[in-house]
Amino acid sequence: MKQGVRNHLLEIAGRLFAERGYDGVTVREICHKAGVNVSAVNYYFGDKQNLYLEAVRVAARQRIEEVPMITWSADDPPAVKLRHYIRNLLQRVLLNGGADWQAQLIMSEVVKPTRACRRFVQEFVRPNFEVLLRLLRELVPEELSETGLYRVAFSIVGQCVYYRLCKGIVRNLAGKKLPSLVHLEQLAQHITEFSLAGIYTLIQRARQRRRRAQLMLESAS
Amino acid sequence: MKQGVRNHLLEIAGRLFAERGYDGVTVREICHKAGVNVSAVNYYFGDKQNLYLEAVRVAARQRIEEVPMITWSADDPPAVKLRHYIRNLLQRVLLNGGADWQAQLIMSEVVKPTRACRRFVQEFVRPNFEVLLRLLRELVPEELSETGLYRVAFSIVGQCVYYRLCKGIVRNLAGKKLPSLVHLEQLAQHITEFSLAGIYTLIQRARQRRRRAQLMLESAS
DNA sequence: CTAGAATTCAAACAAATGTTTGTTTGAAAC
DNA sequence: GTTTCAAACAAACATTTGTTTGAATTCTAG
Repeated sequence: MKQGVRNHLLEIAGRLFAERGYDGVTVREICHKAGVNVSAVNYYFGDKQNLYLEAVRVAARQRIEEVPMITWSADDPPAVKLRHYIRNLLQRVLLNGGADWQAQLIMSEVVKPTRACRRFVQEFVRPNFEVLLRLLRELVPEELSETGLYRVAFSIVGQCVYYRLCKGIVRNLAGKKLPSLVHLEQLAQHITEFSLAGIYTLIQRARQRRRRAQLMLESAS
Repeated sequence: MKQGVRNHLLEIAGRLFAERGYDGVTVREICHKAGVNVSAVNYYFGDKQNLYLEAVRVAARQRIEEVPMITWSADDPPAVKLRHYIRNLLQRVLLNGGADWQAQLIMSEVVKPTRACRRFVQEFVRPNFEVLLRLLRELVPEELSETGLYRVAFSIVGQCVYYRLCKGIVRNLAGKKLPSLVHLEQLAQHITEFSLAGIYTLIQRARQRRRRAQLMLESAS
């Protein structure tokens, strides 16, 4: 049971794939860096494709294990739930204890899905998104259209994943301010406040529209 | 002056590079699809690397030409300027008349910069970001820290680029709602309202904090 | 201790890939 | 009419790359 090599291979391959993409890495380099023979890839994974797929799987699994989905008590106010959700998402995408490649690899698949693991990634992302939708529905009782709700959800997710997806640009633009900028708690706090404010005004707008429409209707009848 | 071949090569190569990345495309395929001889790449561009770099350059230039930086009159209220800025950014990233590959190619470079055109991309992104910063400073007179300002800026940009970067996921999650979701004007309107609300509450928070701090100071002295 | 399974290894293979070469073509310049 | 030159092409070159093979080595269970 020397699965040590298999795991080591997954780790090294994951790092490299995350850094340079599937085609940017050769089996030879992976094996060399892992200190094993080239044929180890074939022995343990069959071929390169499968090694890649397995690496993504491992990355996702570890990411979920390390930052499990939040479980809130039913009587938490929705606003609190939202803060938890946002911090959770931020943790998953940008707080990675030494294993930066995991989030990176998953994100690469989200941005440009490989045929090999398209379905897998969707099954990884969709549940999280639906939790967010249900949560927002609590915050926004029926005043907002379904489309509006989705836009809000995407606004929130967009703010969070930006720091990961555009890490390079963020680092460059932020300069010395970077460390304080990406401080997890503060960032979560900012995005939550920012988004809650947006949500509340959207509710108000929707209420106004509805009231106005009702007035029109009444005056017409 | 048969620069037709050169341009055609750039167009085809750009499409393919955007779709499958630098290493995912071979010179042979590019030339085959362009209907020219393999050595044309060497003849016109020296090597593959340079062809790629040139393709990115062209993409950026065309993108800028097609959607030039907004010029607003100095006495426009900042909130209006912000809406213009957001619509402009959205147009650049997701409204591309038949040339989807241009925005795609640039975004790939933003997300995972190639050594070849790292500096170039920064010079493409930074000016836009600085326009946004100046604009936000008008909206948020000194109550907000520099770090806070950057966070707001990233929140806005994040919301916009999300629809491009995670296009695949958005399409999948949105389902039939996609067309109405990514309607340019409505989307710009949403992000503007959403962000303005966030900004206003942040200002209030900052004001409250400052007032409280001042009170503490006065009562202490 | 030992037979058999599991693992590792060096070498080799065929296909693919970026690049180069030598030549041809067709029209412009002299 | 001769020379010049950019443009295009087929063929070939030297590597690289994913994969396979078959023997050597290590492990493990009886």
